[in-house]
Order: sequence, then structure tokens, then C-alpha cells
Amino acid sequence: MSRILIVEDEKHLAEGVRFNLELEGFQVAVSDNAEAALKMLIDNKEPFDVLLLDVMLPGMDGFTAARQLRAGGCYIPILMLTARGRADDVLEGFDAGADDYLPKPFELKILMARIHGLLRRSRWAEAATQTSDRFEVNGKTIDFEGQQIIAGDKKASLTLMESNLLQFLLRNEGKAVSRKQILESVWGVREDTDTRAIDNFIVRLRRYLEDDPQQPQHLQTVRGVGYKLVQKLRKETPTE
Amino acid sequence: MSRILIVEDEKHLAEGVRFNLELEGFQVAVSDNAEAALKMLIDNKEPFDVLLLDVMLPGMDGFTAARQLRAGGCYIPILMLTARGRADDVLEGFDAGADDYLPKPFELKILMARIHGLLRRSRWAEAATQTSDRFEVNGKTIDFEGQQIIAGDKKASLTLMESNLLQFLLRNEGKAVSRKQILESVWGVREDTDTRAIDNFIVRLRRYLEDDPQQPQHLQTVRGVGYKLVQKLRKETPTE
DNA sequence: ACTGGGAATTACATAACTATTACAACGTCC
DNA sequence: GGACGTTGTAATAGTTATGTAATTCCCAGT
Repeated sequence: MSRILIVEDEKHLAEGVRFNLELEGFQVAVSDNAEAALKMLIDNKEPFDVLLLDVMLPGMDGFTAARQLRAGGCYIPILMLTARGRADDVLEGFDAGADDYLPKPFELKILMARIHGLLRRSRWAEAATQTSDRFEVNGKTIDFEGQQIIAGDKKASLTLMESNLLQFLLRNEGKAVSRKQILESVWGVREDTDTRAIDNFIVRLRRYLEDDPQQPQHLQTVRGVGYKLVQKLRKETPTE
Repeated sequence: MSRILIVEDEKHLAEGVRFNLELEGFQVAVSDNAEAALKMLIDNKEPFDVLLLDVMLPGMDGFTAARQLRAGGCYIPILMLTARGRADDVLEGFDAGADDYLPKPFELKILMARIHGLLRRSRWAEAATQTSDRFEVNGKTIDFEGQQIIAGDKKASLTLMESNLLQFLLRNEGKAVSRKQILESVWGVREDTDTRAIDNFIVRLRRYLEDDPQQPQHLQTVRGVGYKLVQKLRKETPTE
């Protein structure tokens, strides 16, 4: 669960917010001065996910604290809280490196929404780093970002067209797609050209994917129509 | 330079904002309805860095648009603009996936500050993906601080562009990156210029990194796409 | 109903083509 | 003078065309 650090010198406000955050399952720490908070964040022993930072503090003020954090290479999301709501304050807050700014008094629901917003953004950012669109066919992993098929410890790199065609087939998994559709979607060709290019690529893809390319189980041909990629083997009943 | 998409049906407001954003050097596109905007964003032909989204729009409203974007896997930072300032609206905005919320009428300076805030957060998130600035490839240590490659007891200093390109490739390790991506991210060029500058730098990087530059094992070319940096040494473990 | 010939379709190998890439050499600009 | 970009040319990998074998399907003829 996410951890939140509150830097606020008004005890009762801090505790109220802490109570409500804890109700929502957050881990909360409270500090009443910026210096101690900076130390906690820079030590990074207890990593926090969001910083609620009051502007008016005894000693170092919130703007300065934010600036020092950023200067020190700490990019934790900062939600600034302040009694003052003038435009210049907001501007200075952003300039100091705040991500969001909430004038006091605030509604609790709004605070919660904004905290959740910041956390969500962090999650997205994190997810973006490991967003790999990978597929599995016949125990082999198809990695389009790396343009390769990974089978166990062996890797085979795909060419551009192989990759494009396979992508199209995977998008239409389970459906039979006609040669015409393939030509239009993968090659961007509209006229009916008598070409056996597709067949050739199918052959090559089968060699990557099938255990026995002669007896394709996954990349099946649909005579008179085109091809069909299926993930699971459906039991065929030839005895009838 | 960053690109901003404005979705706003009030023409004069949209143009006013556009004018000011362009003054600050942003590339700006304006759409007067959510449907067209969604298409632009999902096509992703012209990637945008921030979305300014009005809530009250003809046809699909801003909340719905935001929800559809997030559902569609688009995590662009959204700054919602609305004439209404009631708490519930703010809450619905956040719930829909907005990152920030600005009630109209707003001060231009505030808008600018918030846009810059969102962009800054994106940059930080991107920077955070590179955990360290010391990497290993093929037994050679790449030290970006000192702009050099250390191979055993030999050191070779990297030029600026060599370093930038290598950094980009390392950040996308295992992924095939297109020449266009490289041009945009490393050179900051957006138009398709027919240049072979990249090839040349690849050749030079290969001389640093590969045992046999003719047979690149780590800095592979992906014909028709671009290049791919792989750490061959690491075992592929799909267990996560 | 069974069978075999022929047409249509698909499989796959090989050849031909061509866009892309490798890389050296030359300019250019600080 | 070093760093960077451009241009020229050779090499090459990827794609398409072509040829032929294999297969499926249809339907007449027995």
C-alpha cells in the first residue's frame, strides 16, 4: 500500500488528514517541519509515494523544501497545501517543483481525489517502463517490441513483414482471414494482385511456430478463404 | 519541443490559448470535438505530450473522452478545463483519469504553470527509467558521467552524440527502435530527413562495443525498422 | 457409392530484384 | 582539429516473382 508523508505544523489538521488517509489504507507519516522531512526523503530508508507539503511552516517553508528536494534528485510527487490561494503562490509552488496545489480550506474528498490522481500517474509511469506487448503461441513467446520469437532459450528474430503479418493474424486470432484482407491490412494493397507472397510468409511463420510445419496446428489454412491462427488445439473428431 | 492538443469548442478561447502556447514554443493542435481528438490520439501518428480537454463539448463530453482514452491504453497527461467548478465535477474529472483540473475562467499564467508542471512530471518519469548512469554491455562499462567506455584497462572517450545515441539505445534495451524514433529522441528532429548520420554513429558504436563489428551481437540492425541493443549475456527468464 | 481425372488451390524452393544498410571519404562549422 | 553531417558506392538482407510439386475438391463415369 502506498506511503504518504505529511509535512504540516498544525497538529489537529495533520492528524485529521492522517486519520482519513489511514482509513483508506495508506501508510502515513507526519512531520511538523521541513528539515526533518527532507532528511527522511533523502535518506530514502522509508520510501514514500506522495508528499503532502504545507507551505507555511516554522523554519524552512514549503517552497524551499520542494526546491531542495528536486535539486537533490528526489522526484516524489508533491501536493502542496496552503492557506494562501493567490495566483502568485500557485505559480511559485509549481516553479518550486510541486505537482499539484490545493488551497486551504479544502474538502477532504478533493484531497483524496488528488492524492489518488498523483498515485495513479506514478503507476502509469511505472507501467509504461515495462509495457511489453507479448503473446504466446504454442509455448513460444512473440515479442513484437524486440521483433523476435522466443522459444525456450532460443531466439529467432522476425523480419518486418513476418512481424506485420503475424501481428495481423494475432489480432484476428481464431478468425479466418482472407488473402484480400491480409493484402489490404498488412501490405496496404487494394488491387487483386495474383501473388503468392502471403503463402511464402505463412510457410516461414509456420516454421517459427509449429512443431511440425507440415501439420500446422496453430496457423491453419482455410481453403478458398485464407488462413486462421488458433491458440489452443481444438479436439478434432475425424471418426464420425 | 512539446506538442499539445487542445479540445475546445469555443473557437476564440482555443485560439487564444493556442497563440500563447505557440509563443512559448509549443506545437499546438486544436480540435473542436472529442471524437476527432480521440482518433488523433489513438492513431498516435502525431504523438502529443499534453491534452487540454474541455468538459463541455458538443457530442462526447470531456469526462467520457478521458475515460475512453484511459481504457484504450493512452496515458497522456490530461488537463481538464471546465466552466463548472463544483466539487463533484472535480471529482468526476479525476475519476475519469484527468491529471489536473482547471476551472474557467483561468489565468493564463496558471494554465501555463500547470502545463509546464505536467510536462516536467513526464520528463522526470522518463528520466527515472534509467536507473543508473553506468551500464555494462559485452563486458564493457559505459560511464555516461565521464562519457567513456571502459573495456578492461582501456578507456575510450565518447563524443556527445555517440553518448546520446548509446544512452537512448540502452534505455530501450531489447526493443527495436526506428530511425524516426532515434531522430526525434536523440537529434530532436521531427521531419523525415533522409540522413545516414545514424548509420555512421552505429558503426562507430559497434567499434566500441562489439568484438567483431562485422558480426554485431549486441547492437543489431533490424532491417526496415532501425536498430536494437541486446544484452546477449543475460538469460531470458519469462518468470516474473 | 466408389474411383480417378482434372481443375483449383496451396506448399515450398529457388531465383531475381531492390531498398536498405555499412562504411569510407569528404565537407563544414565551431 | 575534433565533432558532426553528407555523399558515394559496395554489400546485403528482405521481399517479391516464378516455377513446380503437393493437396484438396468436384464431378463425371462406371
